[in-house]
Amino acid sequence: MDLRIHTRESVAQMLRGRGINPTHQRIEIGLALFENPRHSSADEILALVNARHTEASKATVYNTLKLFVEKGMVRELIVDPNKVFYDSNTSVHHHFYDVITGELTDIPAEGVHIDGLPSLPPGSITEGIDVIVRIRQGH
Amino acid sequence: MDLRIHTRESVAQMLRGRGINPTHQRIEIGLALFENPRHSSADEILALVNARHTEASKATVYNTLKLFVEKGMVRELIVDPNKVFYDSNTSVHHHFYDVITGELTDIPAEGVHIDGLPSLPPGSITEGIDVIVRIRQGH
DNA sequence: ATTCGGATTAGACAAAGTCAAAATTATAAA
DNA sequence: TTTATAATTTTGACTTTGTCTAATCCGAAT
Ligand SMILES: [Mn+2]
Ligand SMILES: [Mn+2]
Ligand SMILES: [Zn+2]
Ligand SMILES: [Zn+2]
Repeated sequence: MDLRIHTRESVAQMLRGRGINPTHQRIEIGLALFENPRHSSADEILALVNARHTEASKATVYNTLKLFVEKGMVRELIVDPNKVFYDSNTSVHHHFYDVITGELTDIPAEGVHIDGLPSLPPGSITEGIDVIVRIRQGH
Repeated sequence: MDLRIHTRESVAQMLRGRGINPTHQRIEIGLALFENPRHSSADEILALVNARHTEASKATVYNTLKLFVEKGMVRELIVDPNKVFYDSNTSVHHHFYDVITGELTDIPAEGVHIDGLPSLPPGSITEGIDVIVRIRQGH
């Protein structure tokens, strides 16, 4: 079901579909996020986007990532104290997090059940549930 | 079971029990963490410790919190992109996180069951499992 | 008193991210 | 086409959180 998004035109359509004006910079940033999906930091995206020619400034990368998060195109992962990771996989899923290397690995949500959570504080609604399995190598 | 730690002497004993030399600064920082437990940032601890008289420098607060984490006296919570929170409750438990206010609320681990997690990547061991229920106020 | 290791400190520094104002680009009117 | 207007991007200064190093301080133990 997960059609590849790896051309500038498919990214542009995705943007239009979310009501985002598909500018050159936004398309390049979207492409960096979706052409080979992974968990990348803003700085990595910045470097990736500007690898060949300079395409977008730091401010634009940060602004655009924030916009993409707002519009539900990517998901923020708060797991490393030093930087935010952006997950181009927006389907519900969880993560292994190697606390030494910083590597993130997806855990599909299918099959994962969480039981016995208490009811929410009154008046509040759930934004989402993050499960992070912190792992490390060795004994 | 949860004996209050709220005197300088009880903090000193806790430090000795963990093989930490109980210096004046460490005792003050420990007291700030344990006398009324909550989820506080390094900056809040720094302010709290130096509220009456100046007791410890920024470097010492950061060094000491890191030491306390190493020795298992407090737990780091990575949940806010801007700062680390230190949890003086080291028993296994989870958290509600209000994404608007930044407020953290404990979820006792009793009764919470997590099912169907895949097996770990080969060669790795679990450091811990964090469940963060992101909430917000209103519809 | 001197020594020595551990602990603390000041302050410079680094990394991640934000912000405001200027400059650029796109869109629409005239 | 010119002109006006709105949207977007850029620059570079700035903030926040945290780290690092070298100097100092402290507390035993000689
Ligand atoms: Mn940081
Ligand atoms: Mn930050
Ligand atoms: Zn993921
Ligand atoms: Zn807690």
